[in-house]
This record gives sequence, C-alpha cells and structure tokens, in this order.
Amino acid sequence: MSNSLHASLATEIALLGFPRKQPLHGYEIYRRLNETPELRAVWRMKQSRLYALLARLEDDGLLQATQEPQDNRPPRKVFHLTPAGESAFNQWLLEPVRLPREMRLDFMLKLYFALEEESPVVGELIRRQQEVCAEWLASQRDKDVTGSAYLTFVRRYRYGHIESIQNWLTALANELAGHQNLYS
Amino acid sequence: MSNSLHASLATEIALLGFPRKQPLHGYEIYRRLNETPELRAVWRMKQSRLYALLARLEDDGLLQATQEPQDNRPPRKVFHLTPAGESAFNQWLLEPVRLPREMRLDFMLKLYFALEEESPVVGELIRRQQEVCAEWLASQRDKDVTGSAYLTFVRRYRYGHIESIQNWLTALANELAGHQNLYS
DNA sequence: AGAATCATGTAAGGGGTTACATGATTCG
DNA sequence: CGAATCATGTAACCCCTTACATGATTCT
Repeated sequence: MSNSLHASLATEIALLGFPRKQPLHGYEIYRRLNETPELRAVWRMKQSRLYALLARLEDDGLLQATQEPQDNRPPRKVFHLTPAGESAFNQWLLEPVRLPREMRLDFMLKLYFALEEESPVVGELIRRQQEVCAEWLASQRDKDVTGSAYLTFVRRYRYGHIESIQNWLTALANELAGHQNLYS
Repeated sequence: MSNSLHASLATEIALLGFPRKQPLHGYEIYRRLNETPELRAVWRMKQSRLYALLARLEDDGLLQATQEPQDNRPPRKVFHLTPAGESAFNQWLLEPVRLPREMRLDFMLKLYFALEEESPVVGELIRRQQEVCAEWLASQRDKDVTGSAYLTFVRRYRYGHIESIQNWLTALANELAGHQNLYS
C-alpha cells in the first residue's frame, strides 16, 4: 500500500464484488466480467485495464494478493479482500450516486451486486437513491425560474431526466417487493 | 498545424462558435464562457484548460492566431477561423449526438449555438436528433427480450431515458415553431 | 497446423485536472 | 494598500486506451 491513497472515482470499487465471497485470481475475474451477460451489458473492460485496476486496489490496501504457483503456467495472483476492502465495498454498495449521469454505470453496478446480497440490501439501496433523487428534483425547482428560453429548455431537460429515473426506481421497488426469483 | 491530427472527442469544436462571427482573443473567449449564464449552466472550464484547447484547435488547423501587441500588457493572441474551422463548426452544429449521455453537454452546446444562427438551423438540428433518437428506441426494442430480471431493469432504464429525451425534443420543436424571441 | 485458452502484464500516447507563474493596472 | 482584472500560459500528476509481449496447452 502506497501512502498517497488514490482518491479514485470509485467505480472500480465494484471489482471488489467478485472476490468478496471467495478469493479469486485476476483472470477469473476477467472471465466473469466478460461472460456474465448482465455485466457485459453495463461494463466492458479490456484485460490490461482490469489488471491495472486490480493492482491499484491492491496498492490502496483494499485487496491483498497471494501467489499460487502452477505447473507449466504463470503463477496465479489470488486476490482476497482486506478488512478495509470489505468495509469499502459494503459502504459503496449502499451509497447512492450523487449525479444523474452516474445512474447508467455506477448505480447499475451497485444494483447488480446488491441483488446478490441478503434481501434488505437492494431495498435499502433503492430507498436511499430515491431520497437523493427527490433532492435533485427539489434543487431543480429551487433554481431561479427567470432566464432566457435556452435556460428553460436546459432545466426542463434535466427535470425530465430526473423524473424518468424516479419512475424507474419506483417501478423497481414495487417489483422487488413482490418477488424473490430475481434471476429466473 | 501538426500532421497527426487529434481525433478529439469533438466537444471542443464548440469553442469555434465564439470566434466565428468576429476574431477574438483567448481571454475574451474565457470571459464569454464564464459570464454567459446559459453557458455556465452547461459548460465550466478553467482558464488554463481553455488555453490548452485553443492551442489544440490551432494545432489542428481549425483556428489561426495573429499576435496583437498592446502597451503594458501581454500581447493578445487573436484567433480567427480557418476555412477548415468554419466547415468543421458548421458540420458539428448540425450533427446529432450518437449516445444519450451526450445530450447533457454536447447537444446543449449545439443547441446554444444553433439558436444564434439563421432560423432553419435549430429546426434542422432538432429534426436530425429526433431521427437518431428514434433509432435508439428501435435498437432497444430489437434487443433480446429474454434474460434475467436484472437485464430487464437495465433495458427499462435506458428505454425510459430515451423516451424522456424524445418528449423533450418534441416539446422543444413545438415551442420553437411558434416563437422567434428566444432570448426574451 | 493454426487458433483459442490460460495467466500475467508493460509501453506508448493522449487527455484532463490542479496548481502555479508573471507583471502591470485599476478598483474599493 | 490589497484585491480583482487583464492576458497569457507551464509543470506535474493521474487516468484511460490501444497495442504489444510471453509461452505453454488444448481444441478444431
């Protein structure tokens, strides 16, 4: 672990979701990322990029690696979460995104891993995101309504985007309240 | 102009919108960016970044600079569009964005400068963007509807976002059809 | 025999962010 | 007298993308 921590835009924390149940080596994480249709639909990454991110997470003390030698193959670097990694992941998982544009990737990743957790987790994530979403709408409303036609257009665009997020979250919450078989 | 052109994500082409009516020096462009409420609402930039972008546009042959000496001040670098710059800007202005997430910044910049042009321009931009938007919806519909609940959620999120863009574009087109006084 | 799989990376290049440099003038 | 304005940038740092490197094994 270097002493200057990477403040990181934090999307990469999602990678901790893979080795959190059992330790995994980099290549295995790569395969899961690329072979899980759910993940491929939202997050694509080149192999070299994945290795770079894993190295950074290790450098930040969230992952720890142990070498596992093999016959006739390069040795595997098996990653497991440190206590710091575990708590960073758990915090990330329930932390709503702070900007609408982060819904597309960051929130979808949270949702993916939250669905793998025990039942209260997804519900809590959605509830918190709904709160933040309501704040977005409120702060749009608070804005000076005067201004040029152009500013009105921009405001209306943002308002519409937030509303569509809100509706989606509501539908999501309703559906999850009824069902358990989420991967049917 | 260097011979290896910057392929550039092209948002910076928007900067050509400033010196396209009369030549301007960098500091003047900086002031307009930061003092126009319309622009501040969508695009914020540090001074050093602006100068770097202007240098790149010059390097790409879209701007040309002439020194204008002053008394007791550093000389101004006055930028004017080259023919290549003019055609790049005009093409950019009518070119719809290719991804929903580019609406927020890129499209809003196109809209801003399109509203400064002669009347057919905005209408044409919106029309073209509506076409692309319809393609987005169609390609969402074409996608395999089978898959996990998670994939259904993701698809619905995207669909909702595109619909909200579509509705906004429609309202915009209607409003612009009726009025001229856009900066009332 | 050639391609894909396994399993790691490094190197080069580009872009963005933040902080800092300079030095006169005008405003409060 | 200190702060903001005018008018340029440079330097250091980090991040991301793309291409390339290695070398054995198993599949077609």
